[in-house]
Amino acid sequence: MTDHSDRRRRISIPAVRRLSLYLRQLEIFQLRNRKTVSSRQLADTLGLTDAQVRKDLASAGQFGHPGIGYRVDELIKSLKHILGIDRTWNVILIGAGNLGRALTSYRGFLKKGFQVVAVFDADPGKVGTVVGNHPVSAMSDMPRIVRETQARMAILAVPAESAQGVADQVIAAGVQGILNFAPVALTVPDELALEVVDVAVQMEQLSYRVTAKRLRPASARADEDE
Amino acid sequence: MTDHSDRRRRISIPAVRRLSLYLRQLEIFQLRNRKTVSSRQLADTLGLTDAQVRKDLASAGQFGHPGIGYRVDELIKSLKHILGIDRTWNVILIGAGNLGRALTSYRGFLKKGFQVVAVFDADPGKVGTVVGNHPVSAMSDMPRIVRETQARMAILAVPAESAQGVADQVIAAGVQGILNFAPVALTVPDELALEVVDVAVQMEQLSYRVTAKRLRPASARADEDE
DNA sequence: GGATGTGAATGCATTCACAGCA
DNA sequence: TGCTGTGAATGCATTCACATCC
Repeated sequence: MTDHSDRRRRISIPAVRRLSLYLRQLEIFQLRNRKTVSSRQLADTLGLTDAQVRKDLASAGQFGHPGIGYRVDELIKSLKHILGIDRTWNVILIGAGNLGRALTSYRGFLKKGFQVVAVFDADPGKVGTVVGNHPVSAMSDMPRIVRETQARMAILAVPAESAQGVADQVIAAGVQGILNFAPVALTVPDELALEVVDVAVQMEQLSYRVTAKRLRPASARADEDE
Repeated sequence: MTDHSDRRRRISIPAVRRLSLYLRQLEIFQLRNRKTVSSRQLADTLGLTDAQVRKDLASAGQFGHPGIGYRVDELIKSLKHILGIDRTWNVILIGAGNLGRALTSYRGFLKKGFQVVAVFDADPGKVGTVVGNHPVSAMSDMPRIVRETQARMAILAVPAESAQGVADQVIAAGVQGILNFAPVALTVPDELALEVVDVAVQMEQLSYRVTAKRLRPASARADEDE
């Protein structure tokens, strides 16, 4: 993997997260027909500092034009390539409950190139029903379907109790990345990419800050704008 | 409210986030009738180091018992108090779309003491329909309903285009914390608590790491286990 | 022995400040 | 002049290592 084709830059983890935010904001600027944007402008809309934006973007490549700023179209293209979303990803979804149904019909996924190609549920009563254009498949069909669709990512929208078992199956089926909505810490192999959403945890964070007016200054709020 | 009784400790932002994870894990241990737990055990299940756990918990108070560990029931109670969830919070939800419907019926909220007390939507066609036991209210009723229910937090499940406008209304109605699901950076006053969920952004993070096998070592994955 | 709490050391991310280029 | 890219400085979070207590 050391080949020189993609000169392997070291982009820090928080920086990669912000690259997604820059991209999101750039697409908004693009919609408004902005041609170029400065680090300062980008920073202001996202609640960051201009130095931060420049550091991040410079760590990902040489995209800026001194005296001009960053060309919107150009930077969008570069960021998409770096994030690996200059293509379509097939994704499977496990859990045909309320959340699962909401996620299959979420337009934002498709707009970003993530396509749900199959839905699974452990409940035999749900297998065969239709969720977001997809017939719900049995868990036992997962290895075959993952192979056929070449899906490399999975979204887990299952109860906490079954999440670890489902994760194990998903990984065994060959998936390399998991977005976990279940409120439980998963044990997964090192080489698997894992992202987590726990809405209850996030409500607790709000509770903490709202309680006793322990509100944080704006400067500290930037990093959570994910 | 309690002035001196709560000596105002300085808990770092990442530490507060992890407190929620400790609590979540402790409740699992409690369900299994564990009476005490060591920093090492807590750390292992969450993919952290034992020193990290001790630092975090010590920064929040003196909860441990040398030679014993932490008493599960005791620590759960303390963490709930610190996070401000030793009570019930009334929450309003804006956006009666797929996601909004899924969230109103999410049991995990109620289990943690967050109760959705009203649902709003800007679409007059949706006003009056029932979503998760609640009749959908018009946006114009928000100030009154927030006052009456004493809701201090809001969940935004609206399209990106309308999110800023909705946020402004929610804030004007007196809400102090917002959980934003819309894929856009909100501009809010410093004193407002803001948490963000952008599932597309998180899929992009998966894409980045799955692409070209740029997978991160396990040690670096801990901080995302939120 | 077993486990916490914590100062000291380390490592990392952010911010500063400025050289350099358009 | 305007704006980027980047070494240097700072600040913060994590890890280490050990004194302390049951």
